[in-house]
Amino acid sequence: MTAEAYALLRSAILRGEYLPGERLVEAQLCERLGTSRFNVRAALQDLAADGLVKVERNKGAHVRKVPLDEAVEITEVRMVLEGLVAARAAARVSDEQASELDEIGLLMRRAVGAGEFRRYSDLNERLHGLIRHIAGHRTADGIIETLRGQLVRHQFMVSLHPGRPAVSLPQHERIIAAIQAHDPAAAEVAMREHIASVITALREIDAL
Amino acid sequence: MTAEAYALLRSAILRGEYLPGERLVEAQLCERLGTSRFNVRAALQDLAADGLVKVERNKGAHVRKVPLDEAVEITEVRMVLEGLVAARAAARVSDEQASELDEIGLLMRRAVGAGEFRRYSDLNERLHGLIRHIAGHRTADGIIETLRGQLVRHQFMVSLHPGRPAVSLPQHERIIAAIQAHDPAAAEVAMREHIASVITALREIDAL
DNA sequence: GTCGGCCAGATTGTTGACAATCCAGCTCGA
DNA sequence: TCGAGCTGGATTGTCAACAATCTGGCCGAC
Repeated sequence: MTAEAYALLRSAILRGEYLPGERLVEAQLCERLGTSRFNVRAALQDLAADGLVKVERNKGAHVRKVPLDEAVEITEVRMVLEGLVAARAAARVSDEQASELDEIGLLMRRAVGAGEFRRYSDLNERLHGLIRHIAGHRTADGIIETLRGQLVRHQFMVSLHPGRPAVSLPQHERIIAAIQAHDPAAAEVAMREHIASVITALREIDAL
Repeated sequence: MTAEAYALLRSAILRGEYLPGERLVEAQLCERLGTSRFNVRAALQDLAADGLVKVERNKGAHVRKVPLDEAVEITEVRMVLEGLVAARAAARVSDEQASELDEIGLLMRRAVGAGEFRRYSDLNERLHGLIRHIAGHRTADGIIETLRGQLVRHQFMVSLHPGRPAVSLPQHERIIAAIQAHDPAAAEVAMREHIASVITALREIDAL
């Protein structure tokens, strides 16, 4: 029951039904989630550990607001972690996985060509997920997943940034090529360059 | 009160009063910590988020056991994160901080020369802490701190490994030099090499 | 003898009530 | 008018009792 409350509340926050800074009142959540305060509190505790909400003693919980500075920090951490993961994926990739990467690359080029940005964004997520799966680095994977949760809003803005695919598509292609070539160093560099450009995009979007 | 219980229990685990795998029974902890089950449970929840304790539903909590594979993964993550932090420290270090680094380097050489390994180990911690302070990267810092907690036992073994100072002292000197030279790339490389050698040491110790 | 099922004690999960705290709006005096 | 202090309602913090679940040992059938 408490895991259920956690999952419900988490997805509600991630899909934006509660805005950053919004207060999360336990009694209201009890009704919303159809459960007791005990479970609600446990869920809030867990979400605080994920960095999605902040609880202040005697003052309750609210959705955590991630300022630009911190979004950049988080993405810097993601940059080095995904670099590590990409390098390890290059060292471990199987032939079957290599062709799966090829397929995603192909679909990405098609999606960008057809202007299907939503589809491209999904493929982006799928590519990064597959690379993490190939790497099989559970520690890095868990941290990356946690950090991604904290950035849903910002990520969303980046993926809708006009001209973004033109920058990121060739980067994705380089990452795929390096992994297929079993070249860890090249894969790490390509991944880091890719995510470094996300940081640039974050800053540009915020300046608007 | 709950924060107090958390702090007490955390330090008890870190100083090895509870061994990996040992069961943590709520009622016993209530006596040990002089508080109610409510607070004990909250503390266990928080420690689980830190990765120090694992709680299984209806089966209670025990001190988490970190196998070698995972210790290596954790140290790999630390390698790239501390690399990031070292690079940033090189970009931001002030003159005053640079001379503080110098002082630590000097004390380290003295400690190794005098065979004071415990003192060297403390200085090691102080050096890494100062570099993180100079970098001012709160996101990376928090993650590194969490990971360090999970490895206390392994770290301890590494620092007592004979011949370890002979390997790590010159590495520390290179890190200090690169930061003082305001050379982020060199600082990152030096830090990564240093922590890569910790991974080697971890594996050697486990093979005994 | 041993294997499966079952029982009792131990342990954790959950609840509802109560205590402590915070906060917004009000009162009142200067 | 303005600010200090107060008060009542809303919200969170804590507890102790009860329910659910697990664990290890016992018993009987084979």
